[in-house]
Amino acid sequence: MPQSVGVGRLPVPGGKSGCPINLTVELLGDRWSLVVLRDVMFGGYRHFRELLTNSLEGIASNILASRLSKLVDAGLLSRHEDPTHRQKIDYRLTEASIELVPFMAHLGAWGSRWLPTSPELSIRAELLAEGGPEMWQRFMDELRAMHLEGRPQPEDGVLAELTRAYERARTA
Amino acid sequence: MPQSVGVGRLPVPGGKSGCPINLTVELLGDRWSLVVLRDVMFGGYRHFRELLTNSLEGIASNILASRLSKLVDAGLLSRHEDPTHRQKIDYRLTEASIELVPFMAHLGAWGSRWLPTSPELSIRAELLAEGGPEMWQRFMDELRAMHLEGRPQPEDGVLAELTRAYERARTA
DNA sequence: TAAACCGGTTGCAACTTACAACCGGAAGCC
DNA sequence: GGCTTCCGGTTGTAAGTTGCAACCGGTTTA
Repeated sequence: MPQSVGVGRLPVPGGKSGCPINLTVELLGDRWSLVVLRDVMFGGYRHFRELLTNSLEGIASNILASRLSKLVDAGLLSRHEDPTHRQKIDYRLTEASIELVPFMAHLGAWGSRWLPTSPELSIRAELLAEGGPEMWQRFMDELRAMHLEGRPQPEDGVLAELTRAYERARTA
Repeated sequence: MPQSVGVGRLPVPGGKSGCPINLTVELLGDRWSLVVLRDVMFGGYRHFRELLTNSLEGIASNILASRLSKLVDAGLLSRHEDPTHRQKIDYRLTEASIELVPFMAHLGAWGSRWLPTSPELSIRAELLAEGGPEMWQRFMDELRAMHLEGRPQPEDGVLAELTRAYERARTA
């Protein structure tokens, strides 16, 4: 067990004020933290190189490294050894970051509604928004199975559905 | 009419990718934008000095000025003359920023759950989270009346309820 | 007519971001 | 064995952003 999360609170430094919005912004309010979490959550990427080379926005390697270690320190990602390669590190979501799913859904829904998004990249956000809290719960349970219990991604799950919709739109 | 929002999309520069999460992060993912919107939305502050001197986190005046003009340019705030003082500027929410309410609710709920928040500052977030989508809609309608139509704050509304709960906790 | 208030601006130091090149160790392949 | 590729990063450097404090000209108030 790499970190004790899921029970108490996250080990973050106390900020400028104890306001929940302010503290969350202090933790996640930068150019890359949420984008990295998005790629782990929706892209299924768990390794450094995977995140680096599949980054749509072209994150730099030093920024990725600093964000990963910050997110690990904060308890939003956990580091695990990968049995296939001694140097490979498996970054997994924690209960705290899995519970960001409804937040990500709203973020995506608002962005799709108000910002000049590209159609193929909006599809997952729109499906997730339409699915509502019931779908978010299913997705969170799926992420718990994959990231907390180490199970493989189910073929008939929410993630597979979102990915298929994205692939369909991308190749069209 | 200072800006045409509520119908189309926001006039923001195209970003590194058309992903809705990325574009939203590019727009709001910094240390202060959401905190300023929070103060306008929940604090009821609409003037520069008011936002500056009541800022819990102590925002600097140059940062506040740059954020306000960025939010106005992006269509998340609108500028209005104040009849009581020729130099006074009334910053109001737009339809786009009012629709951030569910997002703010999740943000606050997540922060209250996972971060070391102070009790009196968490109360509004917790009430808003408990209230659910029905309360968010009522709050958004209230904000529309106040910020889009210029009506006074209702005494029996969501905002008054949240503010009373906060004052009660603060003085306790 | 002096004091307080209005939305900012300016100058400067410290910190953060972005880009590109590079690193030592581990695995795969012949 | 020995070459190549892959692994998670680090380093150097330039450009941009943030934070702080002092200050500004115009407006309203007492």
